[in-house]
Parts: sequence; C-alpha cells; structure tokens
Amino acid sequence: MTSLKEQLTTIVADAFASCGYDRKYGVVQTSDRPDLSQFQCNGALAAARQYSTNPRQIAQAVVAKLSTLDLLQNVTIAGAGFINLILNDEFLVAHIRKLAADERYNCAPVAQPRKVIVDYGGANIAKPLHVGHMRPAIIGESLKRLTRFLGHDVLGDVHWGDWGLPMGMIISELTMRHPDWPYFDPNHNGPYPAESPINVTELEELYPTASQHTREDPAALEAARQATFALQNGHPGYFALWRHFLDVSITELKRDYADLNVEFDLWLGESDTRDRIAPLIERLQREGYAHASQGALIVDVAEPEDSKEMPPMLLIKSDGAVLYGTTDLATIEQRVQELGAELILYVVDKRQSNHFQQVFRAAYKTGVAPATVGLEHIAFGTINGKDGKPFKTRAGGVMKLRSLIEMAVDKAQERLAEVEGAKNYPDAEKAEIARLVGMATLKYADLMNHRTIDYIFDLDRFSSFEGRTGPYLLYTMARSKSILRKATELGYAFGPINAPTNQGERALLLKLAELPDVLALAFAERAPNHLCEYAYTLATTFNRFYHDHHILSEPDQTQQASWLALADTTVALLALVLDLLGIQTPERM
RNA sequence: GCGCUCGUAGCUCAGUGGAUAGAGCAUCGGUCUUCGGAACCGAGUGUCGGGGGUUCGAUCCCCUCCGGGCGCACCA
Repeated sequence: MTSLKEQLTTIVADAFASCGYDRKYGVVQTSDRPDLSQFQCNGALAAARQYSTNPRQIAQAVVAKLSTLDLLQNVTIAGAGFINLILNDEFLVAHIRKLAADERYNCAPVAQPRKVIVDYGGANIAKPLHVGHMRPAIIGESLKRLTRFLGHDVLGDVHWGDWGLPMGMIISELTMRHPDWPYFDPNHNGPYPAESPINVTELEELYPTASQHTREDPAALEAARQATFALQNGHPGYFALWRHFLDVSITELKRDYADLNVEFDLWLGESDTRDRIAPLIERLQREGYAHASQGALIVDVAEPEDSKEMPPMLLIKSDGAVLYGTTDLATIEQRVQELGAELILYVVDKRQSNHFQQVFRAAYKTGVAPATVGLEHIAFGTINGKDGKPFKTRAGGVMKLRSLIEMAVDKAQERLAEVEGAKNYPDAEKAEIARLVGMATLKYADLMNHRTIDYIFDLDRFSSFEGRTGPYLLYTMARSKSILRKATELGYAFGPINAPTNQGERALLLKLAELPDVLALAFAERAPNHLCEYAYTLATTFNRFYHDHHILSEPDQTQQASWLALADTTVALLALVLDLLGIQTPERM
C-alpha cells in the first residue's frame, strides 16, 4: 500500500507520459491552497521550459486525461498552470478504511532494508548525564525508532566515552590520593580486589576535580597522559581499576537512560575496539596510509579541491596514546565487519563536524569503510538559556540531566494538581502521569525544533497545556481515550468509517492519510521535527472534528460507529507518532 | 585569517524554485448548562538581514556585504 500522494503521483505521471511528456513532471503534493484543492501538481510549469510551450497548454492536455478518472471528483487548472486535484469521497474513505485496518497504517516497509547503526549516546564513563546529553539521546532515540519502523534493520549503540584522557585523569588522581592501593603497586602479584574501591558518588566527584587539576597544573596533565597511555597499553593495575569505573558508572548511566525512555541495543564503548587498534594501525602504516608527523602518527585526509584547510587525522599522539578519532575508525571497522553495517548515523553535537569529516574521509580512503557504506554526521545544536548562552544552573554550573527532568516533572505535577478530574487519582498514578507529562514536555520541545538549530530552553513555555507542546498532545489523546473507553463500556460499535459529510471530517481523513509521507520525509532528512509538526496538526484537526461532532450522543448508530472508528484510528496514529518520538502517553490525565 | 552555520511577525520557531510566506505564544474579540473548557472559532501585524545575479518565477540556488553562533591535529 502506498500513500495517497504516491498513488496520485503515479496517476498524474501516467497522464503526463501519455501526453508525450516526461513522467517526472507528475509529482503531486499536498495543496498549498486548501481552499482550492486537496492536492496539486506543478509539473506543467516546469515542463513548459523543456518543451518550449505554454504551461497551461500542457496542463490542459494532462487534465483532459485525468478528467476521465473516477477517483477524482474534480480536476482544474489554476493560475499559470497549476493542476488542482480533489478526490472522490468514496475513494478517500476506501483508502482510510484500509489504513484503519492495517497495523502499519498504510506505511509499507522499505523495499530494500539496510543495516543501520545509530550511534547516539555520547555518555562518558565516570560522569553523570547532564543537559548536554539530552539532545543526542532524544534525537537519536527518535531516529532509531523511525528507521526501525520503516523496516530497516537497526541497532542503537551508546558508544561510551571510556578510553580517552578522562580515564587517565581519574587514574592519576587516584594515584595521588591512594598511593597505597594495590592497583598502583608495580610489585603486586595475583588478582586485584573484586569490589570497587570507590562508589559512584565518589567517582562522579573525582572527574571534575581531576579535570580541574589538569587544567591548572601542567604536571597533573602530564601524569594523566601517561596514565592514559599506560591504560591503553595494558597496565594491569590501571586496567583492573578502570574496570571498576565501568561497573560502577554504567549501572548509573543505564538508569539515567531508562528514565529518558532511551534504550540501546549495544552498550559498547571506545574501549571495545582496543584489540583492533594495533592491527589496524599496523595495516595503515604498511599500506602507506599512515605516516609520522611532528612526533605523531597521522592520516592525511586533505583533498586538492578543498576550499579550506583540512588537518590530518591523528591516529597516535606524540605521547603514544590514541585519540577518539582512532577508536572511531576502529569502531567503523568493527561495525562493518562484525555487524554488516551499511549506514551509520552519528547523532553528535554539530561542533564536531570537522572531526567527523576527518574520520569519514580516513575510513573511505583506507578501506575501513567500503564506498557503499553510508557514514553521516547527524549534527544538532545546543540548548541555550534565555540569555542565548549555553544552558546552566543558576549558579552557573553544568546542570545534571536528572535535575532537568525533576524540574519538568515538578512543573507537570503543579499543573496536574489544578485539574478537577485528576484530584481523585491514586497518588502513584498521579506521580506517574506527572512523570510522563514532564518527559513529554522536554522531548517534544526538543524535537519540534529542527535539530541543527540552537534553541532557548523555556520550561514555562514548553510545559504549557496550550499550543505546540507535549502536554497538549497528551491531553488530546487522554480526552479521546476517555470517549473511546466510555463507548466500549456502553457496547457501542466501532466502524466502518463512512464517507465524510463535511470539510472537518474530510480534512481529518486527508490528514490521517499523510502519515507515510511524513515518515518518509522525516527519515530522508533525518529530522524528527516533521513528526512533531504532523502530530500537532493531526491533533488540532482532530480537536476541531471532536468539537463539531458529539460522538457519544449521536443518534444515528452508523454515523456514531464511523466516528468512533475515526477517533480510534486518530488516537492510534498519534500514539504511533509519539512513540516514534520516544514519548510515552498516559491512559488518562 | 580560513571554514561551517544561522538571520522569517512583538517573542519562540516552522517552511518551500511557484498561487495569498505559516504556526504557537502574547494581544483583542467570540463559542459554551464541558461526549474531559487543559477545548474550539475569529482578528491584526512581515523590506523572509542589505545589495546584486540565475530563472517565466527566488524567502529558497549563486555572488557579495552586514550581524550572531561555532570550529580550525596531539581534549572528547
């Protein structure tokens, strides 16, 4: 099953072809002028250039062919040569009946599924998630769900930051604090303690302190570098200690992601490529891709046609340690060889675009990634405060993600307390509703903006129940579900859906039919904001319909059954789209 | 300096080589003995940063200027 727009494009393309014009001019789109038509084709205007003729003349020939079709109620030419299409209601409703009966709502799975890896965590070991981790988690989760729903074979990978300088910083900090620990005793024989010597609270305190030391004291930085090198090269004590960091930290980080309703299929990190690094580097040297420069080992990635300076990618620093570019390269190799990756999406801050350009070029150049493998940096902007600068706590520090979620949930709780109908809900349910509303607040606000822009965090605006917000959508669904519940209790019949009797109903049918096109667009652009836009317009279209038709008191049972099915289908579509955004919905509010 | 990116209504943001550039908020006005009013309906505001070019047609593509943000091998 294809979308209405696709079906119409085929039909109009056929008409162009049978008039002797190129099929490509038959592209149909949703009308820009809903007052004039439901769909439009602008192809005659473009074709006029190629065929050196009058666009209206082309349009007339095409329209003559289309006018004989039953599925179109009206075909007209407007302006310079726009072809306006209005569907026959019977055809429209038949399409919607199929959609309502189809568990995929007319969204056919892609013809050629690809193996897709979405790399979107970016969490660092030993550091709790902070506001900066929210966008990659939310955007990546949405892209993963969307891509999977479209029928691709998708894996999400958190890709921990667990093998770079920060690890060395913590180790060298501990070396100073606890020189007596066995991990630091070069003469230590036998196993190291099974229990971690530090807990998560201590670990999370350790990193900022160590980081500050390395900034202030060159000797501390040097010590951290040496520790990093030693860890990466098999220092047994450091490695054992590092393992404790992972154990302690990952439990905590997984909990944070679970709170966000973000789940990964692969919980791998930079370190999981450690056995590949030496052989990879050896090959790159042997094959002449890598060479020494200023004490480091590099891969040149500059191209003659570059308009800007393109620095080489560093494989090994002059101190001997590898960098994240190196592990990124090894990770691509691993994903291609072990997972059969055909497309890798990196949902990472846009400030790293240079880095990914280097890594991708190096990967293709060295054969780590065959040319058939797609490597894409899905860049996103920063979350700013009302001052336009990166979002901070009142004290000016980095805000933990947990604090941010807490703020949003508290806000939802406040509003929920004002609602009459919700006053008698059990406390546990109230808390759960507040949590869901709070999460929807954050996620919808984040995803509704195009991912590449920086946006201003304004909780009061995001948490409003009016306007384009998560809470508005959840409320719309809750109201509708309430009606559907009552109808079920009363034993009312659902469906079949009847042909629309007015513009409001017709608009809803047309809106429902847009789903496949919206999903395709969102995927093509890797842009979940199209899903947000659709969810909102579907909700408002439904609310208008809902306002105009009193379903439960409708005396005509056929009409009522049709409306109930329509409401049911709308709620299902909204739930699907919100699910693709990673937003969970309560049964009632 | 070089490069990337953004500049659209009072504010926050969508959007597209084509018809009259859209939403939300805010403002003003209305519906209404609520299938859940946390709803719905209506109204106004734009040199789409400036200028030039390509095109039948540019807010969109190209050039240039102005302004903001970001990035420019041994952090991630």
